[in-house]
Amino acid sequence: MSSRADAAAEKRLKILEASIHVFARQGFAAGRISDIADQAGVAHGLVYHYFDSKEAILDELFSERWELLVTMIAQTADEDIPARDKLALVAQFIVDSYHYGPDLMKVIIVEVTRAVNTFGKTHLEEIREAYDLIAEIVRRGQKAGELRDEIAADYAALAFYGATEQVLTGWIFDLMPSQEEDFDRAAAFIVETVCGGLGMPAH
Amino acid sequence: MSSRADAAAEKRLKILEASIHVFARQGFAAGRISDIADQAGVAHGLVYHYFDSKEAILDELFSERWELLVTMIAQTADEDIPARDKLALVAQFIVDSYHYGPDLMKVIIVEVTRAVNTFGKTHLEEIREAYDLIAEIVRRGQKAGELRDEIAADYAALAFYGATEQVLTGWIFDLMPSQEEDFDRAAAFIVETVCGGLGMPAH
Amino acid sequence: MSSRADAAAEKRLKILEASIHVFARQGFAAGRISDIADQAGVAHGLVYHYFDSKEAILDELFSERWELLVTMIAQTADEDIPARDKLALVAQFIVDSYHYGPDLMKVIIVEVTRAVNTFGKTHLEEIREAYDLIAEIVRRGQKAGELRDEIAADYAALAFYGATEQVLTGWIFDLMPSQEEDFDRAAAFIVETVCGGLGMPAH
Amino acid sequence: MSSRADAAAEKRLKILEASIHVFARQGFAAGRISDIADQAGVAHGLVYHYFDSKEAILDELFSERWELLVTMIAQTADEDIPARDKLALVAQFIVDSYHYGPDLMKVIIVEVTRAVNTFGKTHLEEIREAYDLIAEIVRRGQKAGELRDEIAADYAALAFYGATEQVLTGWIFDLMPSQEEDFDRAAAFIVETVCGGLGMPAH
DNA sequence: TATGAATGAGCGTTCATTCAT
DNA sequence: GATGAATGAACGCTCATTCAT
Repeated sequence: MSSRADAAAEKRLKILEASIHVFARQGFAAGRISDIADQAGVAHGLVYHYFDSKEAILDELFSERWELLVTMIAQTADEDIPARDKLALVAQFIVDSYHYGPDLMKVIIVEVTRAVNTFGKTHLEEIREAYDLIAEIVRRGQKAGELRDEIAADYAALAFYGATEQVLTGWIFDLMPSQEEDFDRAAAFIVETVCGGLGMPAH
Repeated sequence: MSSRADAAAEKRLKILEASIHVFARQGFAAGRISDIADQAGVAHGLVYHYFDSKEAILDELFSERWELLVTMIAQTADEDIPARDKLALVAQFIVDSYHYGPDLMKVIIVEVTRAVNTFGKTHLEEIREAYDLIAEIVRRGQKAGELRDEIAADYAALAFYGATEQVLTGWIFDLMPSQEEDFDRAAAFIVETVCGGLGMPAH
Repeated sequence: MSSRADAAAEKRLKILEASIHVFARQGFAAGRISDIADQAGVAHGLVYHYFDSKEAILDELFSERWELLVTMIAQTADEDIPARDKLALVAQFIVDSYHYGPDLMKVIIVEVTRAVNTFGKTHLEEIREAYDLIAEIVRRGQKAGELRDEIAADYAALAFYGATEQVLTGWIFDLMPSQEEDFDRAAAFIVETVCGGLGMPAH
Repeated sequence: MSSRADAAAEKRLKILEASIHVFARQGFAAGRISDIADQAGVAHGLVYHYFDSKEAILDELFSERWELLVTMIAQTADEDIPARDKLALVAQFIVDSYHYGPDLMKVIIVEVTRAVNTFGKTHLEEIREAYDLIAEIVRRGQKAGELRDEIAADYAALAFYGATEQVLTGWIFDLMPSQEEDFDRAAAFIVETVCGGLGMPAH
């Protein structure tokens, strides 16, 4: 009984994976449903059995992953560690997300996070939530006296997230080397760059 | 004699301005040539009298503006002022660019700078040039002992540019307030955030 | 099982037949895809399900038919009959082709065989093959002493084919009557005209 | 006074010559008015000062030349020489026409004489006139006992003209060599081929 | 579930022609 | 006469989506 259900779920997953690949390589606009179906090894009609539309696939791709990020940031924010360590964990999480699944992160960044006229608009609340949680980390760090409060927390959050995403963009555009060692150093660099400035200057 | 040439050049400009408006509001993909023509008050055929294709319009829009940025960064890099001031000038220039022409900057950021599968690829070298020049500013600052050299200059440049662009994105997405005062503070915040970390920590 | 495949193949044929009709009546350039679709009773999108482009339809129309002609000439060339009879068979085949499917032959002659700047160029090798085979028939006839060898075989082939095609053109242009009896006499006239000259003059 | 008129006439001629070149190389459909204007070294608007339309140019190109041919055939028909010599003169005239102006003859053959759906239809009467005159030559030859009358004169005319035009087509398609010597032999071959058959067989 | 034939809205682009200067 | 900016009809092609089987 469940073998059929399993087989079905498997196909659904295959379509999702194929979509990641196709959207990463061709972009959402140029990626055809038939490309996805080919890549997944199914008839293109079947895609519509599992998803309502091409957009719905991207929606699911984004939301599923982004929720992980939001959850992770929320949990990290609540931990009892210095703000700087929290940001380091967030940066590392994002870098790792790219490291272990560059195509999906590419799709999320290129097709959603920055697509103000299309999907960004749809997922604005989810995106905002992540920014807000990062700002919350900053705010708590400021309240705890760990971070300077001259800088508005929301600007700081934007800067932190922007710096991180731009490093990923550097890899995506192949403007920056992306060897193992680069993934290892990246998060540290980002935090060092941003937090050095956010951290209280020693006298 | 020149009245006809002037009138022609004027129409060309109108088309360019209409394109900025249309691409900013609808995005490049959804922005129709007929929308541009309507907005410019000309027949759609005229668009093809002045431009080879829809892509060529975006290309020109981007390149013309980006060249200004690159030139500005190059000149700034050569000035005899502290690295931190140089970065402040660059950030301010970008913020001002958005302030005085948000639609064009929106188009550049959303449709080119981050569009790895489409126009970003085409303009990669121009984009890289800007990053390289920023990295050069950082490198000179490090050599002069103004900036810490624990952080690789190219990462720092990426972080700086990313932070700046993300603030613009915040405005574009309407996630951040964009009153006069916000434009005034933004560049200072960005530099304060990023350079605090790059600057030598005081003992 | 095959009912669906059959229905599909049937539609494909309908499109092909509609194309013959449309191209014959309006010409290739003026024949619209939508005309073909209308004529075939399908949506115009379906045409692109079966064919890559408007050109591809004409290509298939031509090649399929022309191959029959080439095969026929080749077989005839190898038969053990007088050269004059071979040419008579070829002329008759061409005349019959027109008789039983004037639209397709019209398309082939008007849009391909004589279209040096467009399709003729594409199908030059196929066209040349037919001429060469006719020349081969002449050459063998000359070698066998059946035909005079004062006339170069390739000129003779060209003249023979040209005379034949021109008769078809006369019908196409409605410059010549095309009743049943005319189809019956045509091939004989052509061969009589051309071969009288090629045949050894009696002393 | 007439210098201005001369200059104007000169431009008109340049446009006509440019049209021959452009239509020969690109075909009528693909040959743009702007190509013609460029080639002639004038603004494309000027073309419409001298001609009503693109079609009108081709019309004039064809009619002017074709009239020469018709006049020549008519005169030849009336001469007091054997029918075979008349046909030889006609064939030679056509071959020479190509020899000394291949582009114009290419345009006439490819774009008019064989274009049943477009210009051929327009110039049908002119075309028919030429065929009729050739048929008249044959008819007189038959009446004079010089040519066999088993073959209907109109078929013979078509065959003769078709054979001749096909040789030109062979040159146009570059299927046949077109050196000086080939032009010298061609007409003789054609007449030898066709008239051998039309001429009374020797006993 | 699964297939792929069928649909049709939608848009970029071309280019002959016009006409103000 | 001459220019070339301006117009707009026209059409090939793409592809997301539907649905009969």
